[in-house]
Parts: sequence; structure tokens; C-alpha cells
Amino acid sequence: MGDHRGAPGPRHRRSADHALRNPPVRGGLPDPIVRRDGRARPRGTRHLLDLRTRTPREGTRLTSGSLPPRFDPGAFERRWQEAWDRANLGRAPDRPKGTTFTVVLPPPNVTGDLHLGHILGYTITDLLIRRARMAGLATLWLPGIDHAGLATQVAVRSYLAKQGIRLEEMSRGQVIARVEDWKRDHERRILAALRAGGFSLDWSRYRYTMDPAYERATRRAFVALHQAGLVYRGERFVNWDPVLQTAVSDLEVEHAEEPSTLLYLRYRWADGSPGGLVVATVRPETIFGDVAVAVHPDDGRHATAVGRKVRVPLVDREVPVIADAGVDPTFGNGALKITPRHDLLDHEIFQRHPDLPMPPDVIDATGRLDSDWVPHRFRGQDREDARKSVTEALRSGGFVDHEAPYVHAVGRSERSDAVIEPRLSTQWFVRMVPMVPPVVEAVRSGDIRLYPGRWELTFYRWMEKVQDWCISRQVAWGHPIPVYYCSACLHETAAEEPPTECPECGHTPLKPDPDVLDTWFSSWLWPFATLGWPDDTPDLAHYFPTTVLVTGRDIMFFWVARMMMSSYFFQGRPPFRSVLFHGILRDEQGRKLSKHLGNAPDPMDLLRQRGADALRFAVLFPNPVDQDGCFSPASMDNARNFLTKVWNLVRFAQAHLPDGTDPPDRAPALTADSPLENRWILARWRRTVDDFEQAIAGFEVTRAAGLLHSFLWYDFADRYVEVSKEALSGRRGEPLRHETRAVLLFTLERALRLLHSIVPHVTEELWHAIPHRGELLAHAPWPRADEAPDDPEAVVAMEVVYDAIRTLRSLRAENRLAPTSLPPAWVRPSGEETAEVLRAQKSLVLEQARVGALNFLAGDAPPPAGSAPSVTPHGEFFLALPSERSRAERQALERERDKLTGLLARAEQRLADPGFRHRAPPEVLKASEEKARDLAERIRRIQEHLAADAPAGTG
RNA sequence: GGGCUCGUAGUCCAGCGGUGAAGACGUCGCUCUCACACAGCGAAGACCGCCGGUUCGAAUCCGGCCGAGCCCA
Repeated sequence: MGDHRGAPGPRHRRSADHALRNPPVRGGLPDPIVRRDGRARPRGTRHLLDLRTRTPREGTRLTSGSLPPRFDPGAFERRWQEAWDRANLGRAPDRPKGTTFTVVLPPPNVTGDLHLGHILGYTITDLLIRRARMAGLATLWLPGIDHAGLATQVAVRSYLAKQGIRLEEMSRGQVIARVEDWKRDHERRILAALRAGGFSLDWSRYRYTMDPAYERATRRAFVALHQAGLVYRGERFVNWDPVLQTAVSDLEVEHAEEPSTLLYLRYRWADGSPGGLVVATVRPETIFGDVAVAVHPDDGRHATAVGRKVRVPLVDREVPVIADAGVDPTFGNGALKITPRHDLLDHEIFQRHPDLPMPPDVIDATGRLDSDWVPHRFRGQDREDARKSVTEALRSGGFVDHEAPYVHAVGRSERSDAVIEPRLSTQWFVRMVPMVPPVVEAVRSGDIRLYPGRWELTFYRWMEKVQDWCISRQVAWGHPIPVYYCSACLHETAAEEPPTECPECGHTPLKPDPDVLDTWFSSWLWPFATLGWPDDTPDLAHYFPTTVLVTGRDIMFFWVARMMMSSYFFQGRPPFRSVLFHGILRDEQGRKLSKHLGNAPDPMDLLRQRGADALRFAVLFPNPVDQDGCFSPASMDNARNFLTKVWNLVRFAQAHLPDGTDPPDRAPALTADSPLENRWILARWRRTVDDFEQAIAGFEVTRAAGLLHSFLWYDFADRYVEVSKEALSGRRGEPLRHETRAVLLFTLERALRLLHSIVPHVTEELWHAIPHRGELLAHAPWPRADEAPDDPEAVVAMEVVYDAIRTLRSLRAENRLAPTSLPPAWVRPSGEETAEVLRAQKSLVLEQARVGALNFLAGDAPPPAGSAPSVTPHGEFFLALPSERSRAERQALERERDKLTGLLARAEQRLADPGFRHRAPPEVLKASEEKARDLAERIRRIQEHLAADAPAGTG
């Protein structure tokens, strides 16, 4: 690989060879919009899924090193991905020296394709990873995929169902073969998307939750927990999915309010006396499994009923009325039918009354009524149908006292949407409670930090009431539970490798457990199993604990919390130092992006049409990633516009940097003669780096992106580039031209380095178009703030200058002066400092405000005749007008006066308050007084100007 | 039932005790000025959800209400 290290330089890039290897994007059509004709272009017609991909104009890309005016991601993204691959960019060192920076990729499920939420998480991570790598840390970003047991089997199941194939009718082996086909297909697509996104992962360490080594880690974990008594098998109530016919964990059940009917059923007295006990239920179909009716012991209404017997409707079976404190006397009539096999609470009550008989299941694993206790006519009916027919039978039998609409929480299976059936069954569980304390302590003490911090509260709450975790699943796709049963002595053996004989009695062969493990039972080992655990590998020693986990907060409990538990149990250490939770992306109407709603753009389409960089920038900015942000066509346009801006900045620089310009190894040394703009842009750059680093330290990635956006666009492009054109032209002398070129190049090159962490391809392409040192931007050193000097004076002075420029430009526009005219202007500065700055930077104001002269008025000089005034905090400005004052100008003055009057009123009110004068800090008081004086003075001057030509008035 | 988050211009969103409430999209003028019309310059547009409280001072802190969403049972 060594001989291919060199990245393609500009020469390589321009070769026709490359143009051929990167043909125009598929489906590209010529752009029908006339580009240079602003008038013909329809306004506001932009679409996210704009399929009119631009065909690169022949010739533009291949001509003499100059970049076309717009960038075409299709022309270079692939090429740089390949260059990074050749340079082994993502490859982490085997023997790292110094600080390491490790992230494990939350492994995408092979269930389906990547969605925008993945792209968001990966973009954030790649930002952190590229930055760490450029900063010289030993950086590992470990990729992988998750077999996603149940979820994938369900996906395959519905895929097959569309072809009329029923998964239930296939053998276990056939199911696995089908799912493996599916997995291969989706793995390929996921990996293609990860590459297309430009994510700098270490592919040499790629892992899959079902590769043999990972399976071994999963078995080791199970056996170790089994030995520790933290994994056990038992008959307990579980959430049963009757469609998929498997148990699922509490987390896989989604609760929602659903309308139903509450039936008040009359259970007649067994002794034949009139009346009976009225029992309320929403599940009449379970009455066949009743073994008692319970009332609260303190419920006076039913005191005499306790101890008597009632008959279960429709079957006439006699059951006792019992008293139990578990009954909620406020529900229905306060009488509860006890169906111990189909309701958790009923089961608890049942257990406190040992004399009650244990009934059979009256609902089977498929959700149908079945058992000797069920009358023949109802057997085989599905729960929903049975509810209707049983209700009907109860009504016609006169058992329904009354009925009422009722809304109650119904649990549905996350995967099949089937209503969960509480079912007593024998399953494997993990005891969670003993695993909680070190995790809670880690978060409390800050050993693991959650970002944003507000999630801590939610995290603790869940931890406090965590329940045992049901980990066995009755499906084919997953890690087999490594337990083997002896048919002779009934001993169960948990072992990493199948034992040949029963360790208790020597019996052979042993029967393996038929179930598989919950997919999260392998995922919760991800941060260390991927690094080689259970072996004592160098990677584990070097790269664990990992640095940060970046993930959606929807899997906080499924995954993040459980990883912490497993890590403290198996490693005695946290799995990561920080967790960054990002939000869920929504569309413009605030809906979750989902395939089902059809509002989820496929990231691959966006990647192909708009490029990885635009997509990456769009998910980070402008909507904050830590909230449930909105992803809209506008964000994509915004990103594209910004990248075009950066692209053109480089084109500008290219045009002004002569061949042979030195690479910007350090910030240019400024002299006492250096112009304000050069001092200012370097100071602004320094502050931008500082702010960027501060934002990243708190994982505020949207703010970080925004800082670069506003620096490059508003400071660098709108101000610095405009201001420096004069110097770059050479009209202000060669020494200044030389210095300005150096400042321009330094600032732009450094900004590309920071920006590279977010939009790697376009920055890499641009970096190679300007003087630089090194083979790849991806390997360039991370900029440091202290490379450039701070210069607070320059920052303040530039603000004063630009206030003046804005004021004069505004006067021009309001008075509709011709763009070419160069009217003279006057200023009466409000203070000596302002006066000094404006005097020193006069030429800058003349140029940027397009005025012919800037004259300074003494404090008492009258306003120049025939001029438009504007009164600002920095002074009074006047612009010469060709004729009398315009109506627009008068209105602007009046508006300004009214606004200032309002402000003054507020300021005076504050100053009139004795409390304020006594309690406010002196500097605040002083500032307020100055402000009020300043406002009053400016209002006075505006009034003068208005009065000066009031009679004319007509403009 | 318990908990969390969010209500700021037409839209998105920043600010989180003293600001003339920042920015973007959109809107309206002017400009195809030799990096960029996917642009530049200028303009209009917000009593910061409502009601109380704390404070000399509240968009910002506290309480209540109303509205939107999410999580857990």
C-alpha cells in the first residue's frame, strides 16, 4: 500500500482520466434554468428533491486549474474518498502513543437502510474524529453492524409475506438462510452509504454482532452472568407478542391510550339468592380463566360478599369472593375478577391466596381462546373476535349490568404492533438491580457525562425502577442461548462451547436451549467486544474506555444504559467518558421522519443529488442537533449556498495569489503599518478558533458549524474580501499587496482546515487548489487560536467603520442615489475615539460606502445644505443629495425619532426610579445616564433636521 | 397517573438577569460592480404564549394557567 500513499495533486485531479472515472451523476438532466439571468429565474422555486442534477459543463473542469463558478460534488467526492482510503485515513495505529480518541459507531441494524438520523449521528462523530485526528491524537472510529435479531426477522417476514410466503411455515434453517440473504444485501447498502458519506471509519476493525468472535463474546457474557447468578431462568409474566409468538422485553412495548368498552358484568350468587356481584372488565373474553372475584378488604359495599361464592357467567363455574388489598376500590364497582394467567395484578393477588386453583391458559400463544375451561363455541377464536362474541353472549344471557366507553392504556409490540398479551411463561432474565449502583454513581460523579445534561434526570428515574430484563426470544434469528439440558437428570448447563455430556450425570446427548438472545444482549457488549473482549487484546488495552458515544436519545435505555451496566460488570470501568444525545429529525410540520409517512428522504438520494458535504452541513446547521430539529429542503439549499460561497472564496483567492506563493506555514507577521483589515481579520480568526473549540468542548456542534458559517460568510467574504480587493490589486503598493495576500491565504487555508471536519470533500478539493503544505487536508494539523494575534482595538475599530459604512449605504439606498454616483458625505463624530478611527480609516469608508469625500464637522458647525442626515450612536452623518429631501428620507428620520423617543422614555423611567439609583451597580447607572443623554441629543438633532425643511415637506 | 422538553417577526431558530432582542429562510426595493444572482447592498417585519411573583431591573429566575411534543407506567 505504501507506494500509493501520495494523494492526487492538482495535476492528477485535472486529468481526463478522472473525469472519465467520475461520470456525471446518474439521472442528470440539463439545468433548464438560465443561470446568469436573474430576472428570468423564478424566485423561491427550490426543491429538496430537485432531480435536475447539473451536468458539469464540458471544458470548465479541465481548463488550466481554475475552478468552475459552482461546485459539483459528483465530480470529486468519490475521488477524495478513494484518496483517503489509499492513505489509510481511518486506520488507527496498532500501538498508539499518547492520548487516544475512540468512538464506536452505534452499529446500524441490518434491518433496513440508513436514514437521516444515522447521517446526523455520523456527521457529528466524524467532526469529532477528524478534529481529533488532525490534532494529533491516536484516533479510532470503529464501524460495524448489528444483526438486530427480532427486528430483522420481522422485516424479512413481511417481505416474504408480500410474495405469499409464510415465515411460520419454514424450518429454522430456512428462516436463517433467508435472513442471511437479507443481511448481506443490506450490509452492502449500508456500507456503501457510509462510504458515500465520507465518514472516516477504521474499516480494518469492522465488526458484526454475529461474527464468530463476537458470538463468543456474547456466550462468554451469558455464562459469566449465569455463574454470578445474574442470569436466571424462571416462570414469570412476560410481554407476549402473539403475532410473532415470542416474548419481548418491557422496553419493546409501546403504550398508548386506546378507546374500549368497560363491561359491568353480573356474577350471580352461587346459592341462587337474587342479585349478584357486579364486576367491571375490559376483557370479557378472559372470564373463562377466572378463579375468584376480589374486593378490597375495607370496602364496605362488598363486606358481606367476602366468603360467598359467585358463578362465572356463561360457564356457571363457582368461584369464591375474596378480599385483597391489591384491589383498587375506585375502579368499576370495586370488584375485580381474578384471571391469574392473563393479568399481572390478578396473578399477584392469586399468589396471596394459595387455596385458589391454578387455571390453564385460556388464551394460547397465538392469541386464540383455547382450553378445557373455554366453551367449545368460543375455542379457536382470536382475542378480538372472542371479545365481541363473548360480549354478545353475555348481553343476550342478561349478564351485562351496564356498559360504558372507556379509554385505557394498551401495550403494543414495537415490532408487530400486536396488542401485547401478558403471559406466564418460562424465560431467561437478567437481574438488573445489582448492576445499577456503579452506573448511577458514575453519572453522579461525572465519570460519565451526559450531554445535554438534562438527560441525567430521566436517566436516574429509569435506573431507580428498572425491572429484570427478559432476554430470551422464541425466534430463529439471533445468538442461541448457550444452555444445554440433560434429559436424564434435568440439569441445565450454561457453557461457552456445547458440552459433550452432562457434567452432573454424564448423560449424552444434551438438548440445547431452543431460544435465542434478545439482540440487545449482544449490543450491550459493543464497546469492548468490538475491541477483542473476552481476549485481552492490545486494542482493548489501548482504546478502551472509549471517549464519547454519539447516539439518538431514543435508545438511551435500550442500549446506552445497558452498555454502562455491562461495562462496569465485565470491565469494572465505564464504556465511554461522555455520551452525546442528539435529537430526532422532523419534517417542517414537526412530524418524525418516517418511511411510513413518506416524509423521510432517503439519504442515498440526497447524497447522490446534492453531495455528502451539503447533506452533512444541512443536518448540523442551522437547526440545533440536541433538540428534535427540523430537516427541510431549506437546510439543504442553505448548505449548498454556503459551500458555493466557500468555493468562490477560493476562486477569488486563486485569482489573486501568484504562482509560487508560499504555503501558509504561520500567520503573517503584521507591522505597525499594517492596515486595519488585516489586523482585524486575524483577530476575528483567532476568536473564531477559540469559540469553535469552546463549542466542541461542550459538544455544541451546531454552534461550532454556525461559527464557521458566519466567520466565512460575513467576516471573511462580505468584509475582508471586499476591503482587501484594493490592496490585492497592487494599487496600494507591493509591500501591502504581499502582506494582504499572505493574510488572505493564511485565513482561508486555516478556515478550510476547521471546516474540513464538517464538510471534508469540498474542503479537500479546495485546499488542493491553493498553496498548501502536505499531501492531504485530512492530515493537516488542527489550527490553534494562538497562531494569530488578538487585537481588541482592531475589532472595535472595524465595528465603528462598518457602522459608518452601513449608515451611508442606507442613506444612499433610501434616497435612491444612482449606483455610480459618488456624493460627498459629512460626519460629526460623537466622540474623539470615533473621530480618530474614522479619520484613520477614511479611505475604507469612501470605498465601501461609495462616497466621494468624507468631511469632518466641528461640534457647532451647521449641517451642510442639501444633505440627508442620519443620527447614529457614533455620530451624525450627512450625505449630499442632488435635490431636495425625499419623502422616504423624511419618513426614515421620523421612524428613527419615534424609536429613539421610546427608548429614551424607557431609560428615563429607569433613571427616575430611586430604587434603581440606590441598588444598581454604579457602572450600570453611569451607562444608563450616558445612554439617556445620548438619546436625547440625537432626538434633538433629528428634530432640527426635520424642522429645517418642514414647510416643504412634500419631498 | 408520574416526569421531561419546547412556546421569541409569516417560518425556523439564537440569546437564558442590565443588548437599540442576533441570525437564517421568506417578503419588498436597487444592482448581472471583473469570486459568487446558489450573489451583493439596502428596507420592512417581534409589546419574547398568558397571569402572577422575586428583583432597583425579567425574554432570561420562581409559581400557576394555556398550547405543542416526547418519555415512563
